[in-house]
Amino acid sequence: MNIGDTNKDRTPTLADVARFAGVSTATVSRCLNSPDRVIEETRNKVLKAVRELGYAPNFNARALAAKRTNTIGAIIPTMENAIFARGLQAFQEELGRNGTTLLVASSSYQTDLEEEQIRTLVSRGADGLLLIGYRRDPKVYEFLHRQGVPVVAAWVFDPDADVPTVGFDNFLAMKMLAEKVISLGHRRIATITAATQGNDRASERLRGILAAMTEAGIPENDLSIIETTYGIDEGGVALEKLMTQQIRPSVVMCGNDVLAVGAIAKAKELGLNVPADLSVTGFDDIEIAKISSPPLTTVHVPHRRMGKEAARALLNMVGTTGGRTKILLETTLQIRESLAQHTD
Amino acid sequence: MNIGDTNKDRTPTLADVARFAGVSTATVSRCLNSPDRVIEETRNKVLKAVRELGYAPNFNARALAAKRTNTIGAIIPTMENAIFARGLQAFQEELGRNGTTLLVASSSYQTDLEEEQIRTLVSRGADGLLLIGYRRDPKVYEFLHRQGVPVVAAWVFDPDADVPTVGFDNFLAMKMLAEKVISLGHRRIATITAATQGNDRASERLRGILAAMTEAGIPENDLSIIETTYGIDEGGVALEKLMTQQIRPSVVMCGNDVLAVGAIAKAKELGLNVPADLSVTGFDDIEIAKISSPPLTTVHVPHRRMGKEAARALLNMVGTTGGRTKILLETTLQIRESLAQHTD
DNA sequence: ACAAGGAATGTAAGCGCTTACATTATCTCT
DNA sequence: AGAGATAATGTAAGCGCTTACATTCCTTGT
Repeated sequence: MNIGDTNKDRTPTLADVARFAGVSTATVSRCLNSPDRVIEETRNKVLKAVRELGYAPNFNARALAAKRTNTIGAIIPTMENAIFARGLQAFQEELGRNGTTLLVASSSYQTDLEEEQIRTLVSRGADGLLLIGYRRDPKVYEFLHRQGVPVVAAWVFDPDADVPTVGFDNFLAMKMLAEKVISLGHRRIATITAATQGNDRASERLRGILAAMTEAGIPENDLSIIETTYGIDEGGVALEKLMTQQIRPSVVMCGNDVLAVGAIAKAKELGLNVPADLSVTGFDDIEIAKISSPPLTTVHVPHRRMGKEAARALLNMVGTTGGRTKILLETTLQIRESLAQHTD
Repeated sequence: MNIGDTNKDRTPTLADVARFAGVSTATVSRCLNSPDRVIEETRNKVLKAVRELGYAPNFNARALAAKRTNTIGAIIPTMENAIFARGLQAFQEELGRNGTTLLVASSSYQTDLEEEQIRTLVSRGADGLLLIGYRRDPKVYEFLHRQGVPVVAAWVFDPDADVPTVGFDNFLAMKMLAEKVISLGHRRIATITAATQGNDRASERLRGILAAMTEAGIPENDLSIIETTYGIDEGGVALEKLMTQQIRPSVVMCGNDVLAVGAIAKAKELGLNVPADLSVTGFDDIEIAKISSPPLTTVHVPHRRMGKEAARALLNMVGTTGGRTKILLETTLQIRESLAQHTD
């Protein structure tokens, strides 16, 4: 297999197409990338050759030569549930409209894994990166900056951040919900949250609850906190733990809808009536919030808009130095039946 | 910016590392790819240079030179719901164990988009591809074969397929469920399914229902069929349509759990008692099946095992010609409360 | 009819890496 | 101690593409 394989069976290259069409490789390249810089007759000849040979350009070679991939990477904490799905979908759609491809990786909420993914995406030549949340090792941003890869942090809003953020105020959003909860007479509050370590969304939300409590004169220590990984089952397990404590909460505020739905399911399993015996709240307002029974009181996040704005911001930054876009989106309380007045 | 920029500011390359460490580029490359082929002293020198310079290899250049990316692509119909999440997670984990990266794309259940994604993934240099379902334009498989990219079709089992399949018998699984349904006295059956056009999983499942009906002496025409896209809301809309028909079904068999959960929610909204007034079944047994109220009777699919086996099959095939693995996994009936005896 | 200018195409130098092959250093055995 | 084998490293030829620059071809104006 050395002499006979002049041309046979190998997947066709740009050069093959050029030879077949009787033009130079430069012309073929131009046909594919800026068709208007080539006269129609030639173009047809080339396109015919492309078809005939079943030619497919080698992306890696192209990226190497052009130093641009038209690809943007996104690293989300998880694909296992729908929290990021809608936002990412919108993100992708907006990129698509600009001829840019999306590369997704998921970090399983692990900092080190995320850093690895960042390196991977960068070395794959991503023209830009979407990250969830802002707080992370400054070295990460340094690295990205050195590599000249623009970043947008989404799902958070931070006017002081070094990179553009597109998101909402997690602290305020949760605080508003907590105020509502407290105004309904609840005093024994518990929360089920994702690990707050290295997760600014989670920790900001937690802060929101505490702030509302403080303002209402409820000691911060009264808040029972359970940290757990995201997941329906995990929400159930956490709730069970909460309900075996000395002082049982009258309301459980969950860090997201997935945990909340799990908590409700478990509560019912334990013979509790939601919301008569126990109120439950969520965060995000994803689809399951509506179909949960009882339907979930939660914070509505404009996922689609966030995804779209993030894409725009990123697209603007490609090839640019820096960029200071900060976009603050509004969240709204979505009151449904899982939260009720508390009466002792 | 022409004379001064000998070295400044550019992101470091292999050659920079080599120069810095005082060795050849080949040695640096070997340090990174097969460390044992290089003596420790040299290796340390090189690794130090790598660290010092903050060197990150250029993936595209590597792929171009090595003709191998250690990357496997997967194209799933949707990321919007959890149907594929668990399987894909397991797939990814197994790949990870082999130092292979996963690239995911989603086709939104559109054939043409899927074909585009296949081309993209191939031209990105994927060493192999995971596809959902087997039935598609033969040209696709021809293309893949010509490019020398191995494929595995998952979520289906087809002993006659030209490519390895790792999955279960959609027909039989649904037929068993339908038999159970019929044995409970149901005669007026309806189904909410994904578009069967170009979707072998959906059409096989539909065939399963019809086969069970025929065997039980129920005319096939009695089956009300609604095709819709996957989604909770869509399931609800479909159910509403079903319940305004002349003859109302006593059971709605849904093509998957997402549709089923949506149907249940809508049924309750319409004042129907599930399962007393209407039974509902799903398919997949994903998390929401359990927490639905009432909990969903469905077909349990061993998603994790499927993902893992698919990864193994694919890994085995990389660099090989063909491969004939066929793996049939068992599904089981997961009986819960959304399905009840029918009494007129 | 011819020069000037622009449009279309060609030439060839990389992009940053891997790897076959050549070279040099090191070890083993008699 | 020296030959021969083996290990470590170096040299340099690509991988398949893009693009600056050179060349050729066609307009257009006078």
